[in-house]
Amino acid sequence: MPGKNTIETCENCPVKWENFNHLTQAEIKLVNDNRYEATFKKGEILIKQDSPSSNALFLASGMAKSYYEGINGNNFILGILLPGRLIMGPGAFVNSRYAYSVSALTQVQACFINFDIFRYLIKVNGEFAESLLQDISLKAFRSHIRMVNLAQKKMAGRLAEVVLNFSDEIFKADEFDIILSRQELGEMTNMVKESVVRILKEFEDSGVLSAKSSVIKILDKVKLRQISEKG
Amino acid sequence: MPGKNTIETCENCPVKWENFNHLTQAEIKLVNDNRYEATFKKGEILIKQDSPSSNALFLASGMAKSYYEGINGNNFILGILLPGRLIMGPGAFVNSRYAYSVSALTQVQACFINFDIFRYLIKVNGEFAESLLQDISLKAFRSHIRMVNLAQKKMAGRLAEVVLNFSDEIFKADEFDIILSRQELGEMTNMVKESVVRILKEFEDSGVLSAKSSVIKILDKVKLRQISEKG
DNA sequence: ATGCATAAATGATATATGTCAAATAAATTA
DNA sequence: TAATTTATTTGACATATATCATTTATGCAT
Repeated sequence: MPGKNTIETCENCPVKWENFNHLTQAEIKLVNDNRYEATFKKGEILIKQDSPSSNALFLASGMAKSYYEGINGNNFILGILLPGRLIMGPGAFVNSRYAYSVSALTQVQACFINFDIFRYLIKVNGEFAESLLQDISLKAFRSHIRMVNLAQKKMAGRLAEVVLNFSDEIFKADEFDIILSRQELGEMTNMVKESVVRILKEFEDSGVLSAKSSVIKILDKVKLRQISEKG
Repeated sequence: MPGKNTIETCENCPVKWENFNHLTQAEIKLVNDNRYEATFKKGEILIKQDSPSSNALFLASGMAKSYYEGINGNNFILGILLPGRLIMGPGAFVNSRYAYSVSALTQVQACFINFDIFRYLIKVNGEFAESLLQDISLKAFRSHIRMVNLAQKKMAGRLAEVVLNFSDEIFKADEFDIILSRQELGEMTNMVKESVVRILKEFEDSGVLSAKSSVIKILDKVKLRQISEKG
């Protein structure tokens, strides 16, 4: 199944990062000339935490998760990664180590682009620099909200929040295959898998959603939102 | 006590933000011409979450805390703010709202500088843009570590971590006045004030530190570090 | 299809942490 | 200084959540 390159050129890539629109023809050619595609099977690691970081990453197709490998092997899933979005941790500008790992949730086609290209573009193209700052700020903003939610909500609220996020941001649908295992849902919401199961069952019993194995169908979004917001 | 301006010019400000070193004379003059000083008493609010954001902030003297006002009035302290460091939330590049509040922990002298100046400097000065990206990345990196710590450590580990942080990063000493109340220490470590008291007592009983009201003296840093790392 | 590995579900129990009420201590104001 | 407020400490108890053991279901390879 791993295949040949799927993308001819960055310029008219169907999942082009929108910030590349700030680049000149020559600049985007530079990006294109310095990118490397690779294919990964489900479960394979694209980026390993703590290893020397030298590349930013884009998904051409498929889905991945970013996660932090924490205290005694306990993972903490930071987010779900989709095509069209820049994947570049703070390591690029901090300590040249990847701050988190990334692994494929499905078969994935990925483009790697060296940081040096980014650093060069930041210096020569103010519009691009600003758009990158916007991108990074948005990520910081979200992670900040997430931290508070994790800290202040109880289990049901946290899980409701994640389910809503899948519905609103990732699949844009009320019924979807949530790809993550119960274990992984726990790693996103900071609870053990048994608790995920129990709360999902509570949601089913109260008619908020149905969850047949990995297929989630939201039945009462208003209520789900209430649960998420009340904590 | 509120007084006159303490700072004549940014250029030789004793607590100048190091990234301003990337600016030209003309650019730093621009910053200087567009800054506004103000004095705040202990407890006063410098920045209010959700209000329209238009300024970055530096402390000329004193200490402040940044905090998120969360679910039913529950505060979550994000960090301790010191002179010489840029205080600019993601709101600047996201939604033009302050993402968090800032209030004075001591008497504080502050400089406000409009975002527009920053945005202009990013566009015209690539070195400055890159240094700002570094600054923001470092903050993201820290907040990211903090999130995982909060999620994966038990109370003792979380409190140990905060005490170490005060010792290593803020006061650079083993004995210091931790300025925060037990309530606030709880807001930093995500526990109730009663738990802070109990764990501090545990630390005292086991000879790790002494805590006479707000004066903390670390007696066994190795052990404290172990507690922090083991979780 | 059959068996094997992995994931999900369930129940009983243990533990961490929060809640509430009251007592003491410290800080502030009169 | 006394009076009053505010912060800290303590103990008894309630609750949320984790842990562990076991069963059931699901997916995958032969």
